[in-house]
Amino acid sequence: MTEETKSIRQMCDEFEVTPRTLRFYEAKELLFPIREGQKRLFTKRDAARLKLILRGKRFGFSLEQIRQLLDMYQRGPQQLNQMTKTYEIALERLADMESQRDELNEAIGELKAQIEWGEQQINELRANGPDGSP
Amino acid sequence: MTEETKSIRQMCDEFEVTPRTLRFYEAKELLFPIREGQKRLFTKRDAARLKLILRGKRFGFSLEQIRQLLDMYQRGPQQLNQMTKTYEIALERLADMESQRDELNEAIGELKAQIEWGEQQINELRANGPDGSP
DNA sequence: CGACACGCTTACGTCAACGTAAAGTATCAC
DNA sequence: GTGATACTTTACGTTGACGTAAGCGTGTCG
Repeated sequence: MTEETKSIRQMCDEFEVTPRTLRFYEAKELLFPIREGQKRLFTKRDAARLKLILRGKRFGFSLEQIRQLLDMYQRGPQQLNQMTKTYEIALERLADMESQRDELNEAIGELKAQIEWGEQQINELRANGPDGSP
Repeated sequence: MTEETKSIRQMCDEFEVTPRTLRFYEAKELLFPIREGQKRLFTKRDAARLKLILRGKRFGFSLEQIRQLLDMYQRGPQQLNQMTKTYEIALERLADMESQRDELNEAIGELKAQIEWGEQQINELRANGPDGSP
């Protein structure tokens, strides 16, 4: 029967992370597995959060930033104050991301040029003979 | 007279780095300032390298990777092997950066949606009265 | 019964890229 | 000569995101 929860090992296999990582994320309050005795049981909610965490990491967010973003998703309409604050964080982050993207695009362009130069050099070396004779 | 070398302070001011950073880069063999007694004198070559280092950092290269890339520039046409290897590193890095950019764009879209949702929530909260009455 | 697999906690180790503090030297201004 | 300034070296500290090892509990297979 398809249980509603997963063991730590199942999670690790599914998301390609180590147990240490999952425990670490729990300690950092990114995940909240329930306990059956000692053992952790990860719910679908945990799985969903982990997915977002891993994506966030690929974007270059710190775990702390990710935690804040996750709060935005999860915390129902409770504190207008909290929410507005979090909203602002998200806006800032968005600006960061956009400028980061622009920089990245610029960098990609430069790197491409650089690589082409490298190709030139390599080709010239090849043309002049691999023995190094001019 | 325009000297050919710069003091560590001049370099720091020009590139907005700390002395510690320059000494660190020297220790890592990224820079090779000459010595006048105790003091470091940075040549134009050092300045050029530092510029490339800082750009490399923006690209997300590690210092070690940057060192290898710098070798590509500097080590005249000597080792085709080395060069080809470095070239491959750059290509990989480019692929990384491009996929990162794509993911980033996707994430930006999602985050925007999320933010709009947040605005909705906030507005509803405001409409229902800031005193928390439904 | 013993061995092994799986999980847990506690806690020290690691790596990159510097920061920071302590202590010494050399030069210039007064 | 005495600060003040600018530079040096040596060496330990920091941060983030885990790795890794030690030691213990529980279950289960043969």
